[in-house]
Amino acid sequence: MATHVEQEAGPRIPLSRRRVFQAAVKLADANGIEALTMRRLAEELGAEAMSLYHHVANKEQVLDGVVEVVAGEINDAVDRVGAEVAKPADWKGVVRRRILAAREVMLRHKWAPSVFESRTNMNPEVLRYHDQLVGIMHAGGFTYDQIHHALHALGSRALGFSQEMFNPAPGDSQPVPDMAALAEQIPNLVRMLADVAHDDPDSTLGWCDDQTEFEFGIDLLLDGLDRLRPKRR
Amino acid sequence: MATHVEQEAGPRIPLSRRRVFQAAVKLADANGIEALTMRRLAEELGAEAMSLYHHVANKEQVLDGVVEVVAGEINDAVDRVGAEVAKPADWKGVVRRRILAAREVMLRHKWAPSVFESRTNMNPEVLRYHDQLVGIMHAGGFTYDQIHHALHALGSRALGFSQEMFNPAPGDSQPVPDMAALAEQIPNLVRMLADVAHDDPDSTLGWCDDQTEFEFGIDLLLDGLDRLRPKRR
DNA sequence: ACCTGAACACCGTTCAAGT
DNA sequence: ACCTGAACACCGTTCAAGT
Repeated sequence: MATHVEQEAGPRIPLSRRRVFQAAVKLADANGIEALTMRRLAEELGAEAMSLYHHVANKEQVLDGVVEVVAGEINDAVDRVGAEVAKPADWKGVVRRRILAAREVMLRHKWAPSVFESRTNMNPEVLRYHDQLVGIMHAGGFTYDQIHHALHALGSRALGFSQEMFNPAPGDSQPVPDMAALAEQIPNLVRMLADVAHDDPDSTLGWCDDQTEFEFGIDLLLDGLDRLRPKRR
Repeated sequence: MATHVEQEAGPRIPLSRRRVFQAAVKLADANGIEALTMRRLAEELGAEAMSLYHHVANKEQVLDGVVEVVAGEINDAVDRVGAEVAKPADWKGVVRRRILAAREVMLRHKWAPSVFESRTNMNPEVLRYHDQLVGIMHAGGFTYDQIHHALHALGSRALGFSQEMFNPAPGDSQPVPDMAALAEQIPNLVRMLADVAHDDPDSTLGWCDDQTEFEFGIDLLLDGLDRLRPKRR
């Protein structure tokens, strides 16, 4: 299960900020974000924990770097989607495809959303992503004021993720709920879930942030925004 | 600056889960969530860290309890708003007022959103809040299936908060950006912010999750949902 | 210039012992 | 039954020293 990369025989590659950040992403991918400690990160790189401090000031900068790497992947992915808005009405399709492309990157780094949300400073790659979003919406005919509101309204969904309020962690087994007692305390939720389960037998009580729900959410927002868009007549 | 409550002369009140949770909220309110450690929490209660483990299994349970206390306050606040839907079309106003009431509670506990999002298990008080939301929307004429989608789409906004992607922390001073260099790399964002600043000179580069943006976001969602609502004819 | 060993000040948590 | 002191296994980080 260990992801420790065995030291190759050849001359050892010197550390660098970039190598530190990439190793951090790899470590989080393999063992989860809680495994990303300075000591384990150094081990992964075949160095001592204290050596990292020659390349980053502290752990916060490692997390900043991790966001930069992932946001960089997102920018690569959306670059492949493109940003051309042939006619204003096309804005929505372009934005939608880009957001879903960003989401695919996020799904490869399931720990990333919590790290993105923990950052309080601006990240150049994240800014670049939003800059293009602004450009696309402006080509769609929105005023900058509307775009500003739109970015707030989309929030993290613009980057392809939405923190779910009920999201049982992969590992922890919830105690099996006593349905009779639940029905008394949260009758409406129980009715709703019974109904949803009836329509879709595969869905579970611990409902997940699945693709359908994510798309429903962005469409609700994008459609709502489209209605506000000043249309040339 | 210390919030340590001096020991009263009288007989000391025994610890209890409830007292532990309430002290935890008080500690986070006063000194931020990073100050909430088992050792400092015990100190606040005039006990040793290890005494806490007679009432909670671990720190995770303390955080669960903290969410329960805050969600309890939210439930008290929305109870004062009420839940009556006189006619179906009223659903939106009722939900809107309840969400804004929840938001007021959250603003009193600015550290709370991150704790809410860190919980992976269901919390009885949070469930009770959502249960009533389901009831109100059903009275508004929505199908349970639609309500299910709606809860996903609202996400944390239902509870009165939205994690902002750009949210400079109160303490950390961002380096002053070099406007000329920025204009080259993120021209659209720079234009947008110049425009927004022109319309509203009080707004700053580090834009905050202010009331206007929050209301814009929920109205976009609630209006969008209202359009999907099956209307009796 | 780049790396490291030992140490420091903190965590959450366990354990055996106190009343 | 309830609380505690000492200890353990971890953190992030500092410092003085090595090459």
